[in-house]
Amino acid sequence: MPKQVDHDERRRQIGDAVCRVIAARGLDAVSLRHVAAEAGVSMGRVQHYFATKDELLMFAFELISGRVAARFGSIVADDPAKHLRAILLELLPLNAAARAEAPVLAAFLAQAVVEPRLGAPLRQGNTEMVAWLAGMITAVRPGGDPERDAMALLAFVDGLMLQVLIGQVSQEAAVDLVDHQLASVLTCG
Amino acid sequence: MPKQVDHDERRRQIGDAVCRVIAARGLDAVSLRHVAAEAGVSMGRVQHYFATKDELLMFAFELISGRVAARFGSIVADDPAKHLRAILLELLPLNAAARAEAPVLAAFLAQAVVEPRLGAPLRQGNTEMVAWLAGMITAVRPGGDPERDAMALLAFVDGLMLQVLIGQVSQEAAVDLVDHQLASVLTCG
DNA sequence: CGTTTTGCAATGCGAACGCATCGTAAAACA
DNA sequence: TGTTTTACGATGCGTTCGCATTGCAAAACG
Repeated sequence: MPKQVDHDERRRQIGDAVCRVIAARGLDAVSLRHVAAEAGVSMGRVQHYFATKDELLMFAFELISGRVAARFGSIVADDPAKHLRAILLELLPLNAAARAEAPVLAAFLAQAVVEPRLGAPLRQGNTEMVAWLAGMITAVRPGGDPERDAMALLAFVDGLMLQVLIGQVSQEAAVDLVDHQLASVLTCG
Repeated sequence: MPKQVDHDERRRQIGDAVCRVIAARGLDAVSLRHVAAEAGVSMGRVQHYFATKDELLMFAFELISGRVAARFGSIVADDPAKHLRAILLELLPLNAAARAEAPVLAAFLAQAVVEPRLGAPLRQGNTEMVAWLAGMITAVRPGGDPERDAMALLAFVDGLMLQVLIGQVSQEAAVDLVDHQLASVLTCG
């Protein structure tokens, strides 16, 4: 056998290349050859670690989903209101990590409209997110309809992410909008 | 010469087929052959009316953009508040026309993230929309920062459109969310 | 030390792609 | 009526695609 190799690490490297291709040129620019070139490896290697292109794309999807979840999990704040704000801001492309992930998320989100197989995991992630946000809203402002407010906030930041990505809204304006929206929800939602 | 033919009508028919393909299977499923098959015409015909695939896609983009704008323009209401609500609801896939157009809009929106040429017209449409909404917000509730509220509303309905499209939010829940968001903006925004 | 198994690189294949070219039926026009 | 021009249908070309196959160097294992 050849040198024992870290299988998961190799898959992650290739999955990273997929995400870079998606972020730069969109989902339909993903081909085995482009990904191999982006990763700086041979096409045979890509095929060795992923049986089909579909498996490759699904792995990339789970990869960035996991990363986004990890970024959320690593957010800490001393009070629930700041925590809530930090999470909402983390969904926007305001730092290097989020700016790299947001275009990929946007591409998969749009693909989910016509590919039901992406819908299920996306919906589950959103549902968890809503429950999570609703809990924090309740902590800040008990009563009302926290779940509805959470859904509204999620839709709002999702849309805002796209607006920022297409250059419609600047990063500073986005932060301002989030703060205002948050204040509106928490004070009179 | 053969029977004089309505050039624009033919282009519109083919553009319609493009939109149907996008709505059903996404932007990357658009090929000259698929579009020709969907339109029920020969591939030569498609090529006769569109020099390149790119021109075909751009035409389809302007076609649905124009239709969305036309739908907005045809909305009438007796008071500004209802008008505002009607416009926001018109952006969501709640009726047959909007349900057909929304997936296409979502696809182009995501493509705009990686294709700057789509960004410009999209941004202009959004900017007009924001000005329009801001005017109506002022009519309902003078003062405040109507432009900021308009941008927030637009981001909100854009995100909500996607959530409805991927089945995360039902149509009834979407209407409820819009009403609540609107009330929140107009009473304490 | 030889066998075996793993990790790949290279190559080939059929299908689908965008686009160019060519041929032609037919109607408007002289 | 003859000519010309328009609207195509048909076909072919070169490229790229996903995927299958083949071959082989190298290291773990007996």
